[in-house]
Amino acid sequence: MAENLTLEDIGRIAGVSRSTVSRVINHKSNVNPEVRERVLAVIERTGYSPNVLARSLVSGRTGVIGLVIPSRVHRLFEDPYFSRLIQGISTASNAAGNTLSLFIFQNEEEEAALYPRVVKSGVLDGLILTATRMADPLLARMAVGEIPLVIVGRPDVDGVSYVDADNRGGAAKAATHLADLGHERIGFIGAPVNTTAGIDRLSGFVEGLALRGLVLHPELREDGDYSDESGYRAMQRLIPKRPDAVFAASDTMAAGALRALHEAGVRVPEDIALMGFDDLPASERAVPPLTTIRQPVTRTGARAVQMLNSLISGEKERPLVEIMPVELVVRGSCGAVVHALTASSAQLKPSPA
Amino acid sequence: MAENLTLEDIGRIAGVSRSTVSRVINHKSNVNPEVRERVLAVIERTGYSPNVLARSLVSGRTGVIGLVIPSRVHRLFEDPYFSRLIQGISTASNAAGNTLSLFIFQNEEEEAALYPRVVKSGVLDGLILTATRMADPLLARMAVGEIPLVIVGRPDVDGVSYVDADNRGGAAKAATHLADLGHERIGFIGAPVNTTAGIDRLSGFVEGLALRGLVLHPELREDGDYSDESGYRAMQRLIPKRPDAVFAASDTMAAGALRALHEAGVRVPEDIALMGFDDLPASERAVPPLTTIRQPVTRTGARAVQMLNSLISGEKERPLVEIMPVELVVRGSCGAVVHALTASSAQLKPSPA
DNA sequence: AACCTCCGTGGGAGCGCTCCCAACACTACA
DNA sequence: TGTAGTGTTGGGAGCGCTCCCACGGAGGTT
Repeated sequence: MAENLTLEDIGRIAGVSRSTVSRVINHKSNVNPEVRERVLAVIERTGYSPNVLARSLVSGRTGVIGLVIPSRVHRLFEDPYFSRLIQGISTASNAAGNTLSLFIFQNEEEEAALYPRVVKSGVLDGLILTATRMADPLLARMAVGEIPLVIVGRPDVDGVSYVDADNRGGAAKAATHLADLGHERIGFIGAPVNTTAGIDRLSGFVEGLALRGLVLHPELREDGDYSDESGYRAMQRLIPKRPDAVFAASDTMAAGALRALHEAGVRVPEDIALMGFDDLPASERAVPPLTTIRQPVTRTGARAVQMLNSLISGEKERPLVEIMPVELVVRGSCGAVVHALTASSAQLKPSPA
Repeated sequence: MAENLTLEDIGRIAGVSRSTVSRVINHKSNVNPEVRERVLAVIERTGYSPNVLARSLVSGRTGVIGLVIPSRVHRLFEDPYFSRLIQGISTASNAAGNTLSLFIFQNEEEEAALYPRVVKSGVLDGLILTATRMADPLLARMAVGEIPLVIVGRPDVDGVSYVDADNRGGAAKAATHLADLGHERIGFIGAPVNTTAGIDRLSGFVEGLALRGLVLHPELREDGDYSDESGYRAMQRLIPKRPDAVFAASDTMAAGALRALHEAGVRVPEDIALMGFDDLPASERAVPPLTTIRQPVTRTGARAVQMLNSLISGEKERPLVEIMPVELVVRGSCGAVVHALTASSAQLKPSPA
């Protein structure tokens, strides 16, 4: 019912001025408690809520943050990673009182249009950018500093704030885990090396192997593009080379690899061990359940929002950097003994110990 | 470099007034072509772009539309359906010049906060609501008509605009397809009946069976909640009842069902036929590839945006309704003969025909 | 030559808010 | 009694834009 009430209207009804109502709404201290109550009552009764636009026009803040997903992701969108990231960022935005605007682009023109349309026009307080690639023109365009910016995933330039998972550390964990299980011919299905995540997971993996005195044989290295299909094909090429273990740099690629293994009649983990990276929900349900490196996607998104807000409020100087810890999740696909009790196996016979 | 230019500034530089610059920007006709060129040149040179906030304040339009995903989805978010829907809506928004704001809620309080914070405050031109349930309080709150509204999925109340997939027709197609393949004991893994999609897929399925003189035996009906896990458990309960075919009301549940079948050593399609609904990307890669009903998720999202915009501009009277057609996609999981050649089976021996 | 019309243009008003300063009442101290 | 504080309040200005009305000059008509 209450259609277009203004501060002035509320003031008139409550018998005070526009200014006083404004003070009440913005929790300023210098208002007579009695008057405050009266105004609050009127606001409650009328269902008034302030016009955000007008407020933003004068304050210069809109409370809106943008999440940009570049065009190159659009094929990869089936990767649940992005669903989870979006969810984490959305939740954190709500909690922080921000409104989240989503920019998913189909092509470079749309990316180019973003800048004048929303960045320069003043609707956004800040921007979160994901899935940037090396020498990303989008990143170059955004990083000129007119607007606070946080990247999810390590960018290839300096001076920009970012949150990233510990890709190197995680890949190293995968390598040492596999090596400690006694594997020696360990293969690798990599992520694109025009992304820093691809580079970091490769170099971390090689470092991990080196810690155990192993090397990555060039013939055992295949590169994928994060897709299920690319993991499938990479594994098909790997099978004739007879690796005794394979680390796929993403769970989605590991799922494809598993498919190739099944089709070829190669048993997992008896004939070959398989590991992934990400810990997607589906990986737990794979047959056999996938051993993987879990990265805290939701928390990463939340952290990005926090960083962005501290940049916006100016309480922190840029650039901010944070590396989120990852964790080894041992399941059935690499043959390690698992002591966990799953829900369905809860009523086991007492152990022989 | 050009920081906070205003219309006034551009006017001063170009030697005209604020008003004239405004006319140029808004493509009004009554401007001297020569002057127009001069102004355009200044705008180009300075990199000016209008302050959207100020414009919205007076015009009453922001160009922002909201997409609301209620809290009950939050566990189901791994269902790629939502990724694709979001993508479709985002793409259509970009094309239409809208900015998309995303509201993913974790609980009812967040849902309740939406209304005063963004709907009443005037930032949104319109709203798209997904995954509503029966007697949804969120829908009730939004449908009071203060703001244009489009629902994705048939709502259980009248007078609201919506786009929906042809759930009844699709489920009926699944039933007749299975029946025409000679199956008679056809089981059903349903979606929640507190959603209209759940109801429509059930009733459509029953109707389809009836067309072939079959009925859905109560013992062959199990209900799931769209999750992989629920499909898995439903199928476990179904196996002892020995159906010769099962239709799962979503591909995600079908994937769970397939897992249960594999574990139980029941062969698909030799021992049992299985069908899904949605046609997710992963369904094509399932073993065996899943026969399913494809719904045009991306196009549905795009249509929702179009409908919303015609509601916003007032060119259409509400309520608008559109049912998107669905299509039977025959793959390997139901034993129908498939004549398609996949990439890997391209070099087959000539068929014995 | 006086009149009207029309086009292109400039500037006032106002969208709903916040910020700032002045005004007011009232108390406290000299 | 005068002066300086203190707490509370009201109203002007202005954020950058669009809308509307008025104004001046060119062109046409009587």
